Amino acid sequence: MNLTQLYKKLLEHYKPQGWWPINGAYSRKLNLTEEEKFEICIGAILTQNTNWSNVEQSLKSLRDNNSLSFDVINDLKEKDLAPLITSAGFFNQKAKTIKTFTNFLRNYKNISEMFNDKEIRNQLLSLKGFGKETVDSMLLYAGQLPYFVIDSYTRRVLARFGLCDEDIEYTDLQEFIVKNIPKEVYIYQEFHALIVALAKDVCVKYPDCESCILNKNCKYGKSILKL
DNA sequence: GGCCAGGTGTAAA
DNA sequence: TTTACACATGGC
Repeated sequence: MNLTQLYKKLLEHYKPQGWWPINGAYSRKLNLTEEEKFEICIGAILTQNTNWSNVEQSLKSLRDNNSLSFDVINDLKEKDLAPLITSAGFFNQKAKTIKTFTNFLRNYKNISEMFNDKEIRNQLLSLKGFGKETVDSMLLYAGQLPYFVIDSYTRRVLARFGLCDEDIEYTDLQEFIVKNIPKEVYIYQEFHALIVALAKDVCVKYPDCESCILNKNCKYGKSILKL
């Protein structure tokens, strides 16, 4: 069982996931508009340590208040932005991070130009509130650039399949994955989403799985994929 | 009521 | 370098 085999099994079983959700719908788009890229970036910040349904509520709140755009958020005060995103949790912190993002965006003509910056990953990582997962999510799903996203699910799932240690460093796991699957944006996007799909599926189907998604003794994931 | 969710920054050992 | 903790809402 190597990474490519796991990817193919997941794709066969769960079908393409079409991340990132745009306007609440899961659909893969090849040509994203500036507005859609912006929404994905905001979603990447909002989803920090929070489940997606809470993020969707905040995105809806922003949309309902006609505030899901660079121009509006750029003019909003942090204290006026926070109430619009409460349901995502950590709203004060995230309001600050979102304002940091729009301030940073002023350095560019638009988001597409920002993603053309060869140093964009390091630039974003230098901003407060922007860790590796948030930045790579923006680069992969909004920028459509080949940066593999590592999250807690990725570590846990790959560890259960014996492909890495549970406590592996972000950079080390990213390097391992990138070395072992084709360097294609589509595959990076799908593989990451499929890993999350497996974790959630197992958790829902087998709630007796010690309440921990793919806990150490979980054999359900492997049985679902007939491995 | 308790646990967890597609993390990050900071401080102290 | 590792560990602990603050940040906070919503679903089950």
